[in-house]
Formats: sequence, structure tokens, C-alpha cells
Amino acid sequence: MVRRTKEEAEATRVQLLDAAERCFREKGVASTTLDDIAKAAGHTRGAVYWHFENKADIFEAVCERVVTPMQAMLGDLAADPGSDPLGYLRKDAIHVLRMLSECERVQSVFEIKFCKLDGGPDFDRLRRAELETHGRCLSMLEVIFDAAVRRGQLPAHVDPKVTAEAMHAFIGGLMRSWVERHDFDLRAHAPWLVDTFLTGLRNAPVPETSAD
Amino acid sequence: MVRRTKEEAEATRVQLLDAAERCFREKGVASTTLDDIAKAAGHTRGAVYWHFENKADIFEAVCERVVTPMQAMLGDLAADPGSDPLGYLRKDAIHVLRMLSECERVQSVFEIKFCKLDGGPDFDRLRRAELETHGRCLSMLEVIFDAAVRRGQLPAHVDPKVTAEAMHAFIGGLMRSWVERHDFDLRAHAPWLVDTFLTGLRNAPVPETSAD
DNA sequence: TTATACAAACAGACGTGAATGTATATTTTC
DNA sequence: GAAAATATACATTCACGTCTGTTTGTATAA
Repeated sequence: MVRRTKEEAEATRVQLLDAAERCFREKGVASTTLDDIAKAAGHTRGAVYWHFENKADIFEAVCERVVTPMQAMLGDLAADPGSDPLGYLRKDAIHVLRMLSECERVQSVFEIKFCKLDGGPDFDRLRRAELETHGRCLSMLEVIFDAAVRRGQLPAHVDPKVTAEAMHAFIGGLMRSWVERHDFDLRAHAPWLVDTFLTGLRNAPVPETSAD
Repeated sequence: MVRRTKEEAEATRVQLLDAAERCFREKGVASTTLDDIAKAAGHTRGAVYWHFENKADIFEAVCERVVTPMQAMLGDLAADPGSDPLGYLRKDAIHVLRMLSECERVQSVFEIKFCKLDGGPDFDRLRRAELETHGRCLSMLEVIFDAAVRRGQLPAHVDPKVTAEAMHAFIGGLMRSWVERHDFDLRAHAPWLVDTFLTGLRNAPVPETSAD
């Protein structure tokens, strides 16, 4: 069988991406061969090489299906912190955690991205891109926290930059931990986790200058 | 050159581990070949195969040099929470963060372990071992938080298990983020970060049962 | 409208390089 | 002299990229 219609071709592309997602999750990116993906999708490497350049290209496409929509939220909030930045940040954070806990695809991609990014120099570009993404995410958080401080929602001595790191680490850590183990009810506890963290920020101690 | 004395042999073993640590960090575990390691250590694959079984074996040895001592701290604390569990946990957490920020070797290993664990079924055992380690860590934290609740250092409605997850996610997230980017002064801010998080726990809101 | 030319969408085969594990050769210490 | 501690050589596997073949949708023109 060969020359399909446009829609059929797009279908195989999706099948390949789905298959890649599964393979990556099960065996890791580096250990997944292009033949694995092709076979899992019910095709051959010919189809793979028609639709994608190499494994890194597939990986990028797999991630893009999930990550991009999630970043939009933070972007919107950072663009216009509004009158209650902390409140919206809270909603966003809870939403992200719940999204992870509910959507299988999101789980797969994060499980892959979290502990399994390795493989040749082809991935260098992707790694750099991810660093940039991480950086943008931190910047947006910083903007939001800065707005929160200036609006009096957080004490004046709170450093927006460090706080952004803390928030990102906390949410990212929760996601990672849950994806790896699934040993607590992320969905149910998401509001408490976020609120407790924000409570800490609202009552944050004045940073010490002394050591130890 | 061949047959060395016992000390010389041990020296090459260490050289191989050092070289592996560097290679793993620079190119990732999966993309590092045994020949890379051997060459970087100034030896050949013969030496590698004499001292180690395969790449997974090397990886394990590389990790063991660093991770084990850090786990001892938490173990001691969990075994005897004492009269001020939260205070000791605070010190431990700060200590771990500072250890990371000061010790190159710790940084290397965590950078490797964090984002680059992939490579064949040889690593299955290691992955399982890491999951167990993670689990033990959570258990110990749970014990500590439970003690803190019973001693009145934390509100009664605080769930030790969920709190342990949160703490672990926070600290782990900070370590990971810092290792990847080095874009803030972890050492200087460690106390404030830990204290702010603990402040959140002490003033933690009562968990809601409603949705959204 | 239909014949034809072309290109899309794959399948399959092939060559290549590289990494792995093993087997053997070589010294040197004990 | 026996075995430890390496180097070297070798066989095998295996994934990748490329190339070619095949079939069919589709545009174009007569």
C-alpha cells in the first residue's frame, strides 16, 4: 500500500507520534529505535523518514503537542497580572497540576521529558530550547510575583526572582514526583499544596544575612 | 604497561570513575561510550572491562560515591526525631542545598541523575533502586512531619504524607533547577527558601473538600 | 473527460559505522 | 610461575541514513 490521500497521510503521522510517545515512555528515548516506532505504529521506517528527519525531530513533535498549550496560560497572566496576580497564579498552578493528573498524554510527555532526555548531539538544539523555555517561565513568574509585591499581596522584602525559582521548583517537583510514583492524590491535594506554599510566601520571614 | 601494584590499580579505577563522571555530565549517559571513558581516563576499554561489568555498573559506582552519604542524614533524623524535628529538618535541608552548591562532585552526579537516566535494560535495576530510595526518603520525611504534628510544631490538620511529598518536591525541584541553570545564589538563599516553605506549613490552611 | 505525467507516501534493501563483549596477548607483581 | 592488571585484536550486533522501488492520488492538457 502506498500513496494515500492527504488525510490518510496525516493519520499515519499521528499514529507515528502516538507510537513514539508510547515507546519513549516505555523504553526511554535513547533506547527507542526508529524501527520500534515504525513497528508500533504499524508502518516501516520508510514512513518515519518521510514524515520526520530523525529521532530528535520526532521527539520535538511529540513534546510540542502537549507543552505548548500549557505555556500559554502563564504567558497570558504575565502579560496582564491584573488586580489579583497571586489569585490567578494560584488558579493557574492548580490547573496545571490537575491537567497533569487527568490527561494521559500530558503525563506521558512529562514522564519522558523529566527523566529521559539524552541522545546524541541531535538533541543539543532541543536542550537549549528547553533551557530557554525554563528561563521564560521563570521570567513570567518573576513578573507576576513582582506585581504581587507591588500590590501588597506579598511582603516587600520578598525577592521576586528567588520566589519565582521557588515556585517553579515546587510545582515542577510535584509534577515530577507524581509522574514517577503516583503515590498520592495530586488532583485532590493540589489546592492545599498551592495554598500552603503561597501562605509561606505571604508570611515569609525577612531574609537573614548571616551564615549557617 | 600492564600489571600494576594494588594501589596503582585502585588509582586507575578511580581515574575511570572520574572520567565517567565527566563524560556522563558532558554528553549524557546514553551517548557516552566505554571507549570515551577509557580514553578520557588515559586507558583502554580493557581496563574498563577489568574493573566494571558494563556501563550500568560504572554508572552505579559513580552515583554511589556521592548519594549515599547524603541519605545518612535524613536516616538519622527519622530514627530519632528528638524534641525539635522541624528545627533539625530545617538544618538538614539547608545543609543538603549548601552541599550541592559547594561540591562539584555532588553537582555532577545530580546533574547526571536528574536529566539523563536512560539506556537499555541494563539500567532497569538502577531505576528500581532509585524508586525505592525515593520511597524511603518520603517515608522518613513522613515520620519527621508526623512527629512535628504530634509535638505541636505543625497544625493537626497537616497530612504528614502529603507534606512529605511537598517537601521532597520542593527541595528536589530547587536542586534540579539550580543544577541546570545556576542562575541564582542557592547557597545564600537556602535558609530563606527552607524557612519560607516551613512557614507555609506552620500556617497551612485547612484542606478543602470542595472542588475547584 | 480522459489520458498522461508527475509527485506524494510509503516499503524494503543496502551499506556503513560504531559500540559491545569476548578472547587473547603482554607484562609485571607477588 | 601463577595470576593480576591491562592492551589489543576480533567477531558480532545493530541502528542509522540513504537509496531505490512501487503504487496511487492528482494536476494538467488535449
